[in-house]
Amino acid sequence: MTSPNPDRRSERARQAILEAALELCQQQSFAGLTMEGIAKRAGVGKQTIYRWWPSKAAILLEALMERAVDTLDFPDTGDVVADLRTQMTLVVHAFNDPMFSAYSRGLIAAAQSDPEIAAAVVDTVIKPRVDLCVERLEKAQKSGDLRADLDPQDVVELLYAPLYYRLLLHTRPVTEAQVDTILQLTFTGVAG
Amino acid sequence: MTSPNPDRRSERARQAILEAALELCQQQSFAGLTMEGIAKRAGVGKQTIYRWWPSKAAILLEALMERAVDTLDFPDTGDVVADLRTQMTLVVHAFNDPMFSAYSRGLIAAAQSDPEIAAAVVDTVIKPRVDLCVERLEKAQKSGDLRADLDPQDVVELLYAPLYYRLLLHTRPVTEAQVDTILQLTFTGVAG
Amino acid sequence: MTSPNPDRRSERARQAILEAALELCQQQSFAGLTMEGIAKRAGVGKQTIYRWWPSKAAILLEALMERAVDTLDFPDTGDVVADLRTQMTLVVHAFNDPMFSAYSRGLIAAAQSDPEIAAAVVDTVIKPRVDLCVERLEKAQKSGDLRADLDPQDVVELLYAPLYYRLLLHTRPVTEAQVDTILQLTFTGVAG
Amino acid sequence: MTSPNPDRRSERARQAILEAALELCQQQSFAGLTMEGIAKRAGVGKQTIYRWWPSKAAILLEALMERAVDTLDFPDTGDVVADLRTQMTLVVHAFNDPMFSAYSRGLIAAAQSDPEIAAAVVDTVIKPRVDLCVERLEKAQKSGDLRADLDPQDVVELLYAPLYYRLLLHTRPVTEAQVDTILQLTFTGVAG
DNA sequence: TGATAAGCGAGACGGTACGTCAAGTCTTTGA
DNA sequence: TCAAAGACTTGACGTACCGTCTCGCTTATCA
Repeated sequence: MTSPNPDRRSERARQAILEAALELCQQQSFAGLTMEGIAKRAGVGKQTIYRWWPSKAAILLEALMERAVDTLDFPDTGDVVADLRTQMTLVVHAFNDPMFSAYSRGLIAAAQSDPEIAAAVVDTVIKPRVDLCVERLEKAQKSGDLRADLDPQDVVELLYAPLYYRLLLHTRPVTEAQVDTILQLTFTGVAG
Repeated sequence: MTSPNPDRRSERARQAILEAALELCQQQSFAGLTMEGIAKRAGVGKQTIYRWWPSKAAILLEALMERAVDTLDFPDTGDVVADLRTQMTLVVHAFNDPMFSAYSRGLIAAAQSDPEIAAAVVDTVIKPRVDLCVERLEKAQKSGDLRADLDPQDVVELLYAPLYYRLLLHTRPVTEAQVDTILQLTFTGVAG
Repeated sequence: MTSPNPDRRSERARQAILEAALELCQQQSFAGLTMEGIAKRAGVGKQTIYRWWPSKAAILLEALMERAVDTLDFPDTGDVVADLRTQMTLVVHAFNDPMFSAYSRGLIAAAQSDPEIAAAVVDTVIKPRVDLCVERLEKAQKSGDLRADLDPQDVVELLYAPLYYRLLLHTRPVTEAQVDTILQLTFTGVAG
Repeated sequence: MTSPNPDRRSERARQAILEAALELCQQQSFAGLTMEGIAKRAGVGKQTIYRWWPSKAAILLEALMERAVDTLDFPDTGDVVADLRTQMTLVVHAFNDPMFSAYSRGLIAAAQSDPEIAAAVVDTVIKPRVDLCVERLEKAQKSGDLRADLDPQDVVELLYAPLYYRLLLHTRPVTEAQVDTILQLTFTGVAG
C-alpha cells in the first residue's frame, strides 16, 4: 500500500477544502455538511478529500485549529479568580458566537459516534487549554490562593463543565453571569 | 390537513418500533440507527414510523422514557451530601452502562443539530430530574446544610455538569471517585 | 368465503365512484389515476371500491359503458359506403375527443398487461360495435354492394384498424379524410 | 446544468441494464418491470439507470433496438404481393413470439401515457419500417403493380394496421392466414 | 530536458438510506 | 351489518451522499 506523499500535496486544495468546510458548516450546520458539498464548493475532487482526511469532522477540526490559534495563553495578574474570570469569559463569548458554537457542538456530536474524532478533539482542543489552566492553578496553589491538597484537573473540570453543560444541553444560555456564579460557588463552597 | 388519529393507532406497532429502536441502537450505536432498519426489525412499514415520529431521535427518546421511569425519586436521609452522593452514583452507573451511555450520547449528539430534540430531551429527561434535586437542595437550605443565598439550580449544574463533561468529552472515565471529588470540592470550596 | 351481497350494495357509492373515476381520468390521464384518488374524490372507503371492482380499469370500463350507450346503431340508407362513412366519422370524432381518447387509450394500455381487462374491453366495447357493422355488411352482401365471397369480420377489421392504428401509434392524426381514403382504397382495391 | 458525460459511460453497466430489462420483461411482463428490479438484476446502482434513461420504457426500447436490427430490408422479387406477404409474415411471427409480443405491447401501452415514448417508438421502430415498405410500394407503382394515384403511406397503414389491431385488442390471433386475407381484400377491393 | 509518476479536477460507479406514494388488507366506528 | 374512514404492511419511487474507481491533465522530480 502506498500512502500519499505529503510533499506533493497541493496547499491550494487543502486551503480551499478547509475554507469550504467552514463556510458550509456556517450555512447549514454540521449535520448538513457533506463531503460532496465540500468538494463542490472547494472546486476539488472528492478523492482529494478522502486522500487526506478520514471524515468531515476531521476536516472541520483541522480548519478550526488552523484558524483559531488565538486565546491560547492564560493571563497571570496575580489574582487567580480574576484570571479565571477573564479566560472563562472568552469561552463564554466563543460559545455565544453562532459560528464557533455550531462548529463546537457539531464536533462534539460527531465525537459521540467516532472515537477517533473524540480523541482528536480532546488532544488538540481540550487538553492544551486544560493544561494551561492547570498551570495557572498550580501557581495559585503555590501562592496560597488555591487549596494545595487538591488536583487542579478536578478544579478545571468543576469550573468549565457547567459552560459545556449549558452549551450542549441547551437548558439555559451561557452567560458572563454564569461565570461569576461558578467562581463564587466554587471558591467559597456551598456548605451552609 | 388531516393529521393521524391517535385513537386508531396500533399499540402493537408502537411497541415493536420502540423495542426495535432500542435493540438496534445497542448493536450499532445511535449513528448507525436507520429508519429503514427500525422498520425492518419491527416488522412495520416505514410510513407508520413517519406518521408518528419526526426523527429517529424522537423514537429513541420515547423508548427511553417509557422504559426508564425508574429512579425518579430523590432520597432524603437528612444528610444532603450523602443523598447527593447516592443519587449521583446512580447517574455514574447509568453513564457506565454501555447501553444507556450509547442512548444518552446519541440523543445529546442529535440534539446539537435538531432544536426539537434538544427541547424534548431537556423537558422530558433533564428538567424533571433537576427539579427533584432542586427540591432536595431547598430542604437542605432550610435545614442549614446549604447556603441559603444561592440558587439551587446553579448548584445542581455545578454538581452534575462534570459528569456530563466526562461522558461527552471522553477526557476521563465517569467514576464514583469523581462524585466524591465533586462533592468535596463543591461543599468545601477550593479557595486556599 | 363470503362474497358481497349485491342487493345491499349502495347505489350512491357506486355512482360516486364511477363519476370520480371519469373526472380524475380527464384531469390526470389514465396512468395518473389511483384507487386512493378515486376513493377520496368519491368520499368512499377504499374497501368499498375493492369489494366491487378488481382494478381501476374495470371501474373506468363500467363508467364508460354506463354513460356511453349512445351511437350503438348503424345507419342503413341503402348506400353501404355512405353508411360506413357516417359511422366511421363518429369514431373519428370520438377518437378526437380528448376525454374519450384518454379513456380509450388508457383502457387499451391496461389491457396489455391484464387479460381480464382485455376480454372485458373486447366483449363490452368492441364486439357489440363490430357485430352491428357485420350485420350492415351482410345486408350489403345480399344487395350486391359488397363481394359475397368474403368474411364481413375481415372487412370490418380492414376498415377500422387504421383508425386504431393512428390512435395508438400516434403516427398521424385520425381525421375524416382518413375515412375517405380507407373507404376508397378498400372498396376499389389498390391493384394497378 | 451538467448532463452526464457519455465518454465516461460504462459500457458494461449499459449492457447489463439492457440485458436485465429484457430478461425481467420476459418473466414478469412490462407492467411488472421496475427500475429497482432492473438495477438489482443488473448489479447496478439505480442512479446509473436514472442517469442515462428517463423511464423503463426507454430502456426497453433501446434494448430492442440494439438487439433487433434484423429484418430491416424489404425483399424485391418483382412480385409486390409476394414481397408484402413475405415481410408481413415476418411481422406475424414477431407478434406471435411471446417475448417480442410482450415487449411491443408493453411499449405501446407505455406510449399511451408518455408522449416521449410514443415519439421514440414511432421514430425508431415504426417509421423506418414504414419507409422501407413505402419504397417498395413506389417501385410497384412505377411497375404498374399498384395504382399510381394513391399515397403509399395509406396503403402501408391499410396493410399493417389489422395486424396491430389484433395484437393490441386481442380479438383474434395474428396469423399468416390473416396476411393472405388482408392482401387479397386490399388488392382486389371489397366492392361487389 | 524529456519521461514518468504523483496529485489533481472531475465525475461515473455500486450501494444504502432517505422520505413519499400508492397498493391492497385489516380494524374501528357510526348509521 | 355494511360502509366510511383510515391505519396498517409492503414495496417501488426518484434523490442525495457515501466511499471507490478511473479518466485525462498538470506539475515537479530525476535519469
